[in-house]
Amino acid sequence: MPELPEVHTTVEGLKKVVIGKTITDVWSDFHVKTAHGERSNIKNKKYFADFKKNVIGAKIKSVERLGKHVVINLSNHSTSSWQAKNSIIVHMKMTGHLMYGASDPFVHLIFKLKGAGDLALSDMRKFASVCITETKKVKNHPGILELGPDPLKITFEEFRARIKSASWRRPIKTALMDQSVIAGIGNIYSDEILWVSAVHPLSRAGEIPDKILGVMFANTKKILKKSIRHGGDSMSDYRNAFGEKGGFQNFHKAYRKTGQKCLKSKCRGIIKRLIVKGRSAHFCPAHQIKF
DNA sequence: ACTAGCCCCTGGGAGC
DNA sequence: TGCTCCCAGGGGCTAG
Repeated sequence: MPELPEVHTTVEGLKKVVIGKTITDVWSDFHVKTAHGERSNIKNKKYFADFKKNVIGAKIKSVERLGKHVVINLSNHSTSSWQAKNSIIVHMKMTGHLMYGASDPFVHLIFKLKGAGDLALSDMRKFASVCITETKKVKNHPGILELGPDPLKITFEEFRARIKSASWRRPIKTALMDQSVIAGIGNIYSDEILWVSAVHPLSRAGEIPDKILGVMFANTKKILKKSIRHGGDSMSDYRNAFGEKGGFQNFHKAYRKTGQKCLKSKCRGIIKRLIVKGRSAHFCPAHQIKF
């Protein structure tokens, strides 16, 4: 599922091929029921009609990542210059991925680009959300306004303060996955970070010693960067901007390894699974310490 | 201030 | 082979 490394990989790929391209048409069959609070996206027919109007004729100026969101900044032609105006905000949720010049049976949104390939959104389970807003309002957009800082840019002091201030008693896995604490970590990376750091997912965030938090901080950056180097994680449906799989699924130590022997050297544990805040947590009860 | 539980969705795996 | 049932989960929401 697209978390920080996957969204990063997608954005870096898109940067190479879509910047400067003009959108000539948009197609979508993404008109399904929308969950509560998700009505303001292209799954709503009326919203899509407005979206289409705003997007056709615009030029892609830049692509960036904010947490797990892909932000595509557009510019519109004015008499004097190309000016940024609107931004498309995509959250790929579970099975979504943006692809350039590639397709698969689950494409539900296509941007036709002038003199170039199509930019398509594939999403088997249709959880993705696509919105448009004025570029200057992106930072205040629901879902982005609440985002905490980026774990790749944060300092240890900030990391420590945010993890501890979230809630004294809340499970560390919950804090790591809370996008308002730190933006970009989901189920795969929280499991992997905690396994490597030897911290039990149910440890109370406020009780983890600073020394251990320091280890977690270093491992967070290390693991996210390692996944980026391998093009993200394709255990599920993730594909990069060119429809290719990433490789980080080959390095999992805990995620979806329930019942398997712990891979830590000399550890004799068996990976267990439990539910934390409605998500499955995979961990080794033998070496991951509960604080 | 928090959590449990439900909702959106559908391919894939297990069991028969 | 093909049916049914269950599972995967990000995040928004409500109820407790």
